[in-house]
Amino acid sequence: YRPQISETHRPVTCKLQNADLWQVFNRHTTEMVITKAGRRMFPIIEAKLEGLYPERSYAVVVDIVPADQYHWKFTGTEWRIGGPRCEPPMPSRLYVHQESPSSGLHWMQDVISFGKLKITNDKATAGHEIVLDSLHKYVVRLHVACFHHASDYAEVVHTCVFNETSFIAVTAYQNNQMTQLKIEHNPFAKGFREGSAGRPSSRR
Amino acid sequence: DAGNMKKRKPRALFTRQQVIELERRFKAQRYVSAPERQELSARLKLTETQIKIWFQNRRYKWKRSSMEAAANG
DNA sequence: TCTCACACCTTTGAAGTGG
DNA sequence: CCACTTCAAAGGTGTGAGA
Repeated sequence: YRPQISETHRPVTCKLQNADLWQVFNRHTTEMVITKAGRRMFPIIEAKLEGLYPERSYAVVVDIVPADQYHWKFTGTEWRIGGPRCEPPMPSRLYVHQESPSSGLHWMQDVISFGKLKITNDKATAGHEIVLDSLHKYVVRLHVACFHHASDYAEVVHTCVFNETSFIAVTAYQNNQMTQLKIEHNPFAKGFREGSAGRPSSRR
Repeated sequence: DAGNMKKRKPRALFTRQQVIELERRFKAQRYVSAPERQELSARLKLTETQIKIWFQNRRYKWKRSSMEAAANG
């Protein structure tokens, strides 16, 4: 494979499609629940890619890396640094999007959704969940890898960090505002919204 | 009790491997010919009608998701 | 801090019906 | 073939108890 001159003038760009929603959560310090069985993230990671070669084959991959060197604690009103990280973090497991490999055209023509990605605190899991440490802060990265001509090997062509997605992994929600945001926006939590049957809402 | 028997649709999902094979085929081509359908039927242990309906449903699902994507953005 | 069973929801998807 | 529907199973929510 020999890159052609035109390829160097074609920048790959990647944007977080639902950045508005992520920013709403980020404003209150996003928390993500991790369980032994694996838990989906909410908000979902939704990305839009541009600048790929329509006919070539790519894989789209996500990993979740530490956002800092600390562990965090909730004081009852806000998140604060609790101290330095005790153990060096495990390198993040790679989550390969289920439609990989696909053509550049396929990836570019609509939003790429990572709705089935799961995160866990079970370091011994054999599944495809990404393993995280509770009470540590992480950020989501997306990688685009291009397959070389009929080879099984792919070269990473682009990496981007979604700063809005930074979150603290928790085993149970700490900030009640965060809980309310999840309930308000996640369809699966509809049963806990005001006026729903399951919710013991304030009665007069 | 015995006279109240309603026909319950027993939901039988295809196995993981069956779906993986069907999806792989769909990714390559959205329509499957009669001979190809026979081959899949034998390999995946599904009836030819099930293969046919699966591709029909899968096409509709694909069309629907791309139409919803066009409605947004 | 963490885990687990609930109740309560949604989504899923093969099969049904008609065109 | 397509268009839509049917309708339980599968499975994702936060809860609140109990470690």
